[in-house]
Amino acid sequence: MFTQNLDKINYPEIENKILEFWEKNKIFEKSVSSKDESKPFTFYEGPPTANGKPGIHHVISRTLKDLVCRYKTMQGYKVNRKAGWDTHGLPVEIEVEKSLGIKHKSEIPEFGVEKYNKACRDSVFTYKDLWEKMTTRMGYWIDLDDAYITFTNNYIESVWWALKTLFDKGLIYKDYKIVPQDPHSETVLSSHELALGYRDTKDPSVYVLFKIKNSDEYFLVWTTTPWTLISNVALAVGEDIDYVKIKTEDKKIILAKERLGVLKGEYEILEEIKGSKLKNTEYEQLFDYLSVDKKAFYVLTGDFVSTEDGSGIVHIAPAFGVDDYELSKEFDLPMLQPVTRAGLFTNDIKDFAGQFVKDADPGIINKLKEEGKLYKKETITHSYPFSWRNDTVPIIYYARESWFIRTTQLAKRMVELNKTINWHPPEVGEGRFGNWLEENKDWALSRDRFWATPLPIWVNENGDSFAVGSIEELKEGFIEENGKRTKVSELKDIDLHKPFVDNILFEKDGKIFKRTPEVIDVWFDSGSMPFAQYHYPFENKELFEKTSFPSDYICEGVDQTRGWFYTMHAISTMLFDSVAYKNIIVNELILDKTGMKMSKSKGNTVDPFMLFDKYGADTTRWYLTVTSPPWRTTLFDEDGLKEVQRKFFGTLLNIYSFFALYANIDKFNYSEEKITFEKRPEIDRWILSKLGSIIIEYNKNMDGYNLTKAARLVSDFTIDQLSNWYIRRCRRRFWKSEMNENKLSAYQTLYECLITIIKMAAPFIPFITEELYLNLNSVTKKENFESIHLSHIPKPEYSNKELEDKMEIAQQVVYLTRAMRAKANLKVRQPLEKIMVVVDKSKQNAVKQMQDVILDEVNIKELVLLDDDSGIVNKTAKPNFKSIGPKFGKNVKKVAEAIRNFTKENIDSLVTNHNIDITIDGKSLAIALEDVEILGSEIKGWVVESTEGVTVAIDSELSDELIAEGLAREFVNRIQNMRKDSGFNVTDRIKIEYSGNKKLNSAINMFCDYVSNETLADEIKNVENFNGADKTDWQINDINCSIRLERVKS
RNA sequence: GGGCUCGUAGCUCAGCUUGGCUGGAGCGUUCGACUGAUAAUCGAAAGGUCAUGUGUUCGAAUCACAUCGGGCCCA
Repeated sequence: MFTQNLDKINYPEIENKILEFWEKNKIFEKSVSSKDESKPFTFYEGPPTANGKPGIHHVISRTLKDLVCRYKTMQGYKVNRKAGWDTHGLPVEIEVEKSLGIKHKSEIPEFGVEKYNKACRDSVFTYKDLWEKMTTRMGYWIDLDDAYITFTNNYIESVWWALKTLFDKGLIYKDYKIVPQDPHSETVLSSHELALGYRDTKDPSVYVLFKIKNSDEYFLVWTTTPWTLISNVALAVGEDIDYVKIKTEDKKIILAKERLGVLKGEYEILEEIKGSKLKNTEYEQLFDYLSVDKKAFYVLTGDFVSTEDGSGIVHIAPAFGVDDYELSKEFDLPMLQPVTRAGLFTNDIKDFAGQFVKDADPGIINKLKEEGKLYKKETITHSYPFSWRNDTVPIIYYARESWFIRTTQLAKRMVELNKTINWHPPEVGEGRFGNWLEENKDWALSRDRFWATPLPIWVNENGDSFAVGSIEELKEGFIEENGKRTKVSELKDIDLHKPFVDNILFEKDGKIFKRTPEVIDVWFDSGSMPFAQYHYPFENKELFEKTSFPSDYICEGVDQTRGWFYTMHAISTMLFDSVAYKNIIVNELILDKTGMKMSKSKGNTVDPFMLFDKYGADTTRWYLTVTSPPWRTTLFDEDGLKEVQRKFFGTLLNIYSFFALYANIDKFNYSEEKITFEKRPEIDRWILSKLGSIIIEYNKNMDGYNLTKAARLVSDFTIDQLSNWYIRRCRRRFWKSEMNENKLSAYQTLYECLITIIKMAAPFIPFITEELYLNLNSVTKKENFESIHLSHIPKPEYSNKELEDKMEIAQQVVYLTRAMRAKANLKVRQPLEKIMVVVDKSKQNAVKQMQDVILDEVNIKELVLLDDDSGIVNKTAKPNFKSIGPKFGKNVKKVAEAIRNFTKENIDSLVTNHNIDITIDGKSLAIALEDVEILGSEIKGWVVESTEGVTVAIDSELSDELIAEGLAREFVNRIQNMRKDSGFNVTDRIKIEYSGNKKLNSAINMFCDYVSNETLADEIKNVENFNGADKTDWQINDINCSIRLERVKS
């Protein structure tokens, strides 16, 4: 027996049952182990940080990851899926600092780095349980037991190997860099953290006069950071920018011509000067707190100078600006850095010593004013970064020494390789990612923090250095305690973290090497996962080289573009000269219903667990993939979940229930031979052919990662074709008559459709499809698979395009007829005599052959196919713009008008002669047959309805017999309602007693056989009264009637 | 400030690659119908300056440019 009443399903309940089933029978494990090694599909899991809670945006990327892997599995690929956890880095440290009450970085060494890092390690998996719960509950199949974890020695060792390889290739170097840093914690901020802190703020906007040496002229210079003026060493102008020398009441000033608007008061232009001419002009140092040891205080040119704001002359302070620093390297400028890491002026700056630089701004401005160097002072509101941990602390750009990877050296190759990656959508790969690669900057690798992979570089006092690439090499080092050396190889516990590795020394050629204290950017960890997850090259050499690199598929949010997508690409290019991934889906954000970003502070986040409990994981998964392509932002709306659930899931389950109901009655279990397709009725062949076409389209879309289209395809087919056409058309076959080949064919066909649909849907909605599959297959035992996810996506078995086209035409005719009925107020239960159809020649055969389907569907006796040559069809001509456009150019409108006005004679002549001449503006133009579309769109004397070359008219004349038949149908309808209401079984036979007027009585008599057949009535009796027995009163059209049913004991 | 992207019915989205006549679906609304799948289903109607402007073209939702607005990324 097929399980029934599934339509009253409780989705979450079923899902939990299926989860148990998978768990108990190790279905996931089998879905991998049962597949052949020689057909791998490689997938990489981007590691999440487990010390943040999972949210709805994680559900979407995990759905996309899962469904592609499931699809490939169902195509016979072996899809290894190793989970992973990102466990290092600042986010972890910050959480720990909070819980330990640490306010400043400087407190950490006092607290003890070892203790601190232990706390980090312990906190990493704060939400691991929640993550695993979500992963499992949503049906994301990934191997959580064998996850890679970035803080393990194995993982770090692989990362060290990579770093050493790069170091030995000369790709790692140490240099100064201007970095944004939080002066409070003295921490360098990652770009991500920096982005968090931007907000509008008011800053001074000052115009300062720099006096040219041995002259009475001044440069006008603009800045919003007056405190950096103390460290000024040069000025920059644009090579091709036009400058002017102007005269105000008391001074001669030089500034960009386009920036004259910033001047106050009257002025007179004395001279125009190209930027290049100003080059090398020397000026007097603005403040004399500091002295320089190199050539300084002169004008340079820089391509970053613009005339969009300020004066077109930029002041250069190499320690505090990226452009400034670059320029200082180019021109060998001195660097003045009278500021501590905490952002305080050093003692050299006697007026402001110990003052926070931003707080010193007013004092500096005042001093400028006193010395007559201030031209004007305004306040500007602009966007400036603040510490995201404390939004009153402004970020200071500051020169610090860091380690870099020379990615610029490989930039070209990265761009080349990127072109071979299949990006979905392509614009992220070309645009956002491509541009990023084009503008590649060397990767700032080091961080002055604690909980991360230590940079494995050892340096001696001369600055010589080498990299350590394995634990084996590390064992050559030693630690020194109380003057006693112990080789690392003799130590029991090796931990590749601070502070352990910091204590390890090496001696080479009599020189002692000490580890450089920095750790590395966590992004290098995650970017190393292709090899580090397998502890390559120390283990799994073959696995990695043969089957696990590069990956066929990855999928993450768009925020990973410059994160994981980049680091993985860069590392793979540098180490292996290869891409790391061949196909990638980039999913966009999920916004709330109103298009706002979801955030805790706004309280508009959606808890995935709530959705799973309320609607089920399938519904959530389906909703997220079907509503919009994943690379479009999705506006999340809970009502949308209800809709897809009702629409697609409801229909699917209804189809199943319908099937189960009758299959059980007929004891259908598909044990008999499969009926060959040629022997099946036309409608069966039609739906099977349609199904085959859908499979082909589905595969095409899935293989091209157009997942949304594939899902919509399955859904549309299920609802429109299978449910609303095939089943509705075939309902009778399932309950009428005893078992015969026709009925069997219906069962087989429906079964085949059902099983195929759920297989196509299985990657998307793994639970409900599993439930249906198990229910179906446990009865028929057609397949030996324990689970739908171990089965295969079927191949198309039958194709008949002609039949598909014919049915489409029939459907068109039916839809038109129904529309006409609605207009004429003639319900479908009222039979009609005649329908007239006009179609063009190519479709006539189709209509003829589909006549029975059409007539049955619209409840009409006769279909008359009108030839459009017949006298009563009017022909109209429509211009074919595609053809006449290029041909007639400007005259097209007039030509079109002429064509529309063609008479029947014109058209006939055109058809016979294949062309016709018309006259436009006195000129004769030849119209060819292909310029015109000829339609039969009117039937003389009838109201018609038409679309795309199909025109339909109905004969609304009602004879007495038609009315009687209509009444009989109405009567049957009431009986069926009563059967249902009384809870009779669909197979129960009944006795009918009714009362009504003469008209009804005679109608029922006339259609007695029909009525008893339809309602399974053994007896139909007209009675005067019911003698108090239960009866139901009805109104049929205008006739009052009462009916009583009685079940006949068999 | 720069890059990418989106803007089509009250709502969620197709259509845009490859320009062609009257721009489509679903939901919602209103009206009607169906009924041996029934808390399901079907049909019709109303509802659109295709964000705005300019251009290219015989012809633009579609191509180009600009503007406005939303989003993301970066500064």
